[in-house]
Amino acid sequence: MLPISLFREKPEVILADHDKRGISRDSVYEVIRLDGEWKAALHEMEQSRRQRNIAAKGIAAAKKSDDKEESNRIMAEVKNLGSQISELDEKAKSLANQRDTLRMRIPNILHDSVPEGVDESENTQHSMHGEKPVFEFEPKVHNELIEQNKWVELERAAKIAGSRFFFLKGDLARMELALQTFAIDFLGERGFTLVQPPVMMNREAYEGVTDLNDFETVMYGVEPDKLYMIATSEHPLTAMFMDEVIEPSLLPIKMVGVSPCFRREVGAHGLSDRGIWRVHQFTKIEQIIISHPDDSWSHHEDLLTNCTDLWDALGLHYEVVNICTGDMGTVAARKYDLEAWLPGAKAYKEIVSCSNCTDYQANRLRMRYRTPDGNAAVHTLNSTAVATSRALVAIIEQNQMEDGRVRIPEALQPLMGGKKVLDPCNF
RNA sequence: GCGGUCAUCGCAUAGCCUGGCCAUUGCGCCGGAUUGCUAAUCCGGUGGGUCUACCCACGAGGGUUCGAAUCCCUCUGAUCGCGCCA
Repeated sequence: MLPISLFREKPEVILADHDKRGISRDSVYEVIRLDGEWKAALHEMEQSRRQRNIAAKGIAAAKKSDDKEESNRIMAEVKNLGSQISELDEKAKSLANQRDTLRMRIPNILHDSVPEGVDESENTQHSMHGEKPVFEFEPKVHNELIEQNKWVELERAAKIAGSRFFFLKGDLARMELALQTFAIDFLGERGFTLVQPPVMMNREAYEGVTDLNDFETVMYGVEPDKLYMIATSEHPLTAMFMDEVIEPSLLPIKMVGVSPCFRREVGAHGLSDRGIWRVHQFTKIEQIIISHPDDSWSHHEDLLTNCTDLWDALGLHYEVVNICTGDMGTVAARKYDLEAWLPGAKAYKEIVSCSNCTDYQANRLRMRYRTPDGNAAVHTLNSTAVATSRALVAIIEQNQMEDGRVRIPEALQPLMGGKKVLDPCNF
């Protein structure tokens, strides 16, 4: 959420951002209009309250000097001031509410470096890593490989839970755990503290971290408790500091989160989404930084470096893309994606998303740090380290052998008892 | 689940019983002054708002009242005891 002061003092910044994104300016003007009306209503109410306070003091003084007449006179005078105040208060609250409901939907201000573009086809390449693997046979797509090796059970999972859920079995399940350990250790060495979060959150905290449309399309609601299953550990780890004033000496706070992630994936269909590429539940290791505003852009680069170093260590070929204005979501000010080469699918596809959300989430969550001139919003950053289901897909497609078995990346071998190749599952 | 106690926006606290002027004090932090050697002492600041005045804020939301941190109700969270489970 953008601070209301920005609408009052520099609306041109927001308007220019809307133009860059190619979205209508109307709601910005509407927020400004509602804010003006709210100010007027608030002022009116404050005047009534002031009258009441003066009267109350008069009564107190009169009672002290035992002047019954005077106190009764004032009491009669302000008898219905109370109902007037609550009316005006309700009006002001309703206006503030309308203003902020609208303001919650206004996206973050993009960083100047974000390339202009209409949709994901206009994202620009940032860098290319590793070498495209060459095969002396026709490489298979991952859903063929997992089926042939019996590493994944989609139909049995559908029977007990629904489509897009899966059982992970045998060596592939073991490699999933190795990936988790590898990523956690890797980031631990770079100063990130491991945190395991709750996997459900209440509505208020959740509204602080996500695009509001996600409540319809992404999150599972848990009834009757009015909770939501987390779509990523970014959400609980960021919201963790809701309503807090953080001592500047504690910044930056660097965490590596590990959790299952739950996504409804409403409207997602298609041949390219078969297998375990797009599923309702997967495990993700996530980097989170809560930072001083002055440092967030350098931390953003650090997060990307951590990702590229980690994925380089796994020996995979991928590219980094710079997300353009039209493809950026509501919350991030700047975003890099890592897209791994899938030789079976013959495409680069998203495996990592690395964002600087600046003060957008912090404003919603009232997460501040202490400064000499009062409290100011912190910046929040997040980046995937490894989403295991997608990492597995990239690994098995890039490391597949002619017989359908898969070489284990060297970095993971020590975590799998020295094993070098994933063997098929026996049932 | 049941019952008791509690909740003061950096942390910790007073005020509540018995409603009324200014929400107290300590620590921490920031700024300044002064003396000077790993620091001490003194002064000021340190919740929010259309920020000298004024209004709001004592977990959240309601109620009583001319007036609520204070009295009443509901909710949330913490904590202790009992129950239940491991």
